[in-house]
Amino acid sequence: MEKQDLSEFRKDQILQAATAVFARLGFHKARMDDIAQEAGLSKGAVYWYFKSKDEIITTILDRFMDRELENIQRISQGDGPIPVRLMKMMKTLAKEIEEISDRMPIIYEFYAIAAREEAIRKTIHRYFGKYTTLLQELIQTGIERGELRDVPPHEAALSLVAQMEGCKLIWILGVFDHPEVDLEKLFISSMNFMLEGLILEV
Amino acid sequence: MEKQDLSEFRKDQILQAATAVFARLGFHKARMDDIAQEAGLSKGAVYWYFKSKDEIITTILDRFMDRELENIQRISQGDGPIPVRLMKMMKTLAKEIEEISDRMPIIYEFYAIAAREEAIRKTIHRYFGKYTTLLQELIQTGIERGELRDVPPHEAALSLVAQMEGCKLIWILGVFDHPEVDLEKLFISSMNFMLEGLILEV
Amino acid sequence: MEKQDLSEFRKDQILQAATAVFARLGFHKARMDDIAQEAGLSKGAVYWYFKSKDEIITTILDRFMDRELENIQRISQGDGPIPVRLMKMMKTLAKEIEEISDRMPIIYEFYAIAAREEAIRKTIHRYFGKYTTLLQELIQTGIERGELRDVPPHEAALSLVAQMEGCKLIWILGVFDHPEVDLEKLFISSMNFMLEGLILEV
Amino acid sequence: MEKQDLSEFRKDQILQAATAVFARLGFHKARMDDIAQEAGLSKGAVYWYFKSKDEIITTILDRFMDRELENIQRISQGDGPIPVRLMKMMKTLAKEIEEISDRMPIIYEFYAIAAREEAIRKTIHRYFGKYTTLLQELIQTGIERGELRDVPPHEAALSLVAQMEGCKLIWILGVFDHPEVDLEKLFISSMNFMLEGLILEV
DNA sequence: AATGAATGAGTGTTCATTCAT
DNA sequence: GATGAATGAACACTCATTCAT
Repeated sequence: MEKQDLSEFRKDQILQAATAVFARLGFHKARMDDIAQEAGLSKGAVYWYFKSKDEIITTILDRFMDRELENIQRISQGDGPIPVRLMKMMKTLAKEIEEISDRMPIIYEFYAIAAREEAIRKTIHRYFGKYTTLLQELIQTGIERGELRDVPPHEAALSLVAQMEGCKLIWILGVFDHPEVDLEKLFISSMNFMLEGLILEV
Repeated sequence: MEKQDLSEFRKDQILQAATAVFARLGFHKARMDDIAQEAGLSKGAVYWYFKSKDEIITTILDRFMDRELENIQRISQGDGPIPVRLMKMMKTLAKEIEEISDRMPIIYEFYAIAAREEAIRKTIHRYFGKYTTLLQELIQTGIERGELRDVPPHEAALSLVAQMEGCKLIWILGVFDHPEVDLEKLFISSMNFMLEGLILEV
Repeated sequence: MEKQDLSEFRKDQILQAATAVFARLGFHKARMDDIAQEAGLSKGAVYWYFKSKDEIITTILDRFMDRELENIQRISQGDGPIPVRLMKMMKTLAKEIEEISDRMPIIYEFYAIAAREEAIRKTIHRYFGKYTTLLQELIQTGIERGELRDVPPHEAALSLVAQMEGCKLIWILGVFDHPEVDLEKLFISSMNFMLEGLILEV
Repeated sequence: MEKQDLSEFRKDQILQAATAVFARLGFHKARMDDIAQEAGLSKGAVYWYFKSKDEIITTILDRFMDRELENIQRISQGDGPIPVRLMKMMKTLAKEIEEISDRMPIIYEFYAIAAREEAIRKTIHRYFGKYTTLLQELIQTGIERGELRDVPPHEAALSLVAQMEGCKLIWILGVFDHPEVDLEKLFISSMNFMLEGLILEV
């Protein structure tokens, strides 16, 4: 393996191990020793590739957010009517999130830290910003195409982002005790309500 | 002051101080000394009233959730049409949340811990459970009164809870850079979308 | 009750409680709270009668040693032949020690501290000094009466003291696993050996 | 130095330092910092080799007892008449004990703890058990050879153990104020009395 | 590159002691 | 006399980080 490749390989190895340990123990209780052990490396090796525990955490967040954005970008492509595309997005997203469900809880550690850590906050803002912009464009298109009502696109996008974040939250917390409710159903029904409204049409 | 009263007073004093310190520094970085100092007491006094840092954290969550539930219960009372009442709820809730905005970030610490701590998780589940039930009843009523479409009440309630949690989340994270968007607007517009739908009526 | 009497009563009450707690937990692990609780008093009350934990410890040792010396003095009285009186002493002593067996282990805490604490050491020296003197006198008498060989009385006394202390030690430590061996037997057989010697008389 | 060797070397280094500190200050007053400093290491290094203060204490006792037993075993070898060999033992033992006199007081800390700590008690029992057995065998041999009276060997062994423990105790406590009395004299004269008896032969 | 021994600052918790009531 | 709330010094132990090899 090339030098560069090995370095990248090791970093991934460590990041993956760290993510697993963080998910299991939380940022604070997870020791560098735990991470090293999980990665099958020595503590010194971990420090060879990352300056500090914080750098590992920051890097995990960065990569996580990058991946999420790529996912959304990818699955928001398409050419059907906007409402249909939004519904499709929900389905795909749900599947992808469910696949990494065991690593999801650490996202709330990031949110918790965000209030105090500029770097973390920046990354999160960037993520939500792009996320919102993307949805806003979809909505704008939908309005222009006459597929959606003439709503303020930014507000609508924010509401959609909020809706999805909320769904993820209560799903991860395992809030609902109806086992038949999985994340996809939650996403779908939520999007349905958003699209069609609850109020009786007169 | 009576013995009992003093004890309650001190506990409140400590809890309030701890909440402030936790919001500022996070659970981990907050030292018992910080809490004691913020409360104007000695560390020993803090330990006279609470067995451990964990007990303080747990108690804060318990009381916080109790208060939130009381709030929601209170402001969900009323007798206008359900959609109107829901909109009113949003306004009142937004105001109340904005008042305690500085203490809100710690809620994500709780969510982060919930994955690992049974006790924390239980409290959070109880909170969301009651919250959902309450909204579900409102929706049920709305349907019966012919004010809302005939949607599955539980699913609708979950979506509403998710919507509101999501709004709180992105608001606390300071996600949107449009300063004119406050929590109330976010709540209101989200509820509007939920109620009326995005899709063009044919 | 008279003022003076109450004070003495309380002191005894505390000392007794402290002794029990110390025997159970050791000097260090025993907290003033434990002592107070065992005495059925408040911590403040304990401090009303004793300046400090150390004073309690010191006082316990003082009284313990006084009592032991009184015992020995009393049971060394008599008028039979010295060997007989020594054997009788062993029996009585054994009985008395067995009665307070649960409180005996703390004596080794005292011995352990003695190396570092002048006050404790003094008390212990005084105790052993009187103890030795008393035995020395008995032995002297025995020699003069022609009941014992013409041995150096001081050395013999020291050996007897050592013998008895050693018996107490291995008995308290529960060293021997022959359950039929109680302290009395140990004392008796030891004294027998001392008196008659192991070596075959030619 | 090999890895294994360094580890053993460090452990010895720490144990030796700890023993010195414990002898000076007692188990409780001795801080881990003191031990680290005495060993010329950092506190972290001490914890690298020992899990806890307790483990250090336990290990010290184990090694101490092992060494004592080896000593006794070694010096009980020989082929003269048993009484002579016993006297020789006393002399050698006295010399060896006097060499480590500064570390002896901690033995009473162990005895004090033994009442409460299973592990400590076990080690002490094992020590006294082997000690007694060894003496018992000597005595048995002595009886068979016609060098000692026909006494119950186990009882006699216990008495001898008690005698020696008692001598050590009063010597360590510095009980006697006759400076000409050293441990050897005490051992010798005690053994003499045991062997020859105090009572006048008729 | 990688190891793991070594460092030492940091902190939750305990508890003897004090003191207002 | 007695209470128990309050104090604060003390300490065992942890763990991120460093560095010699």
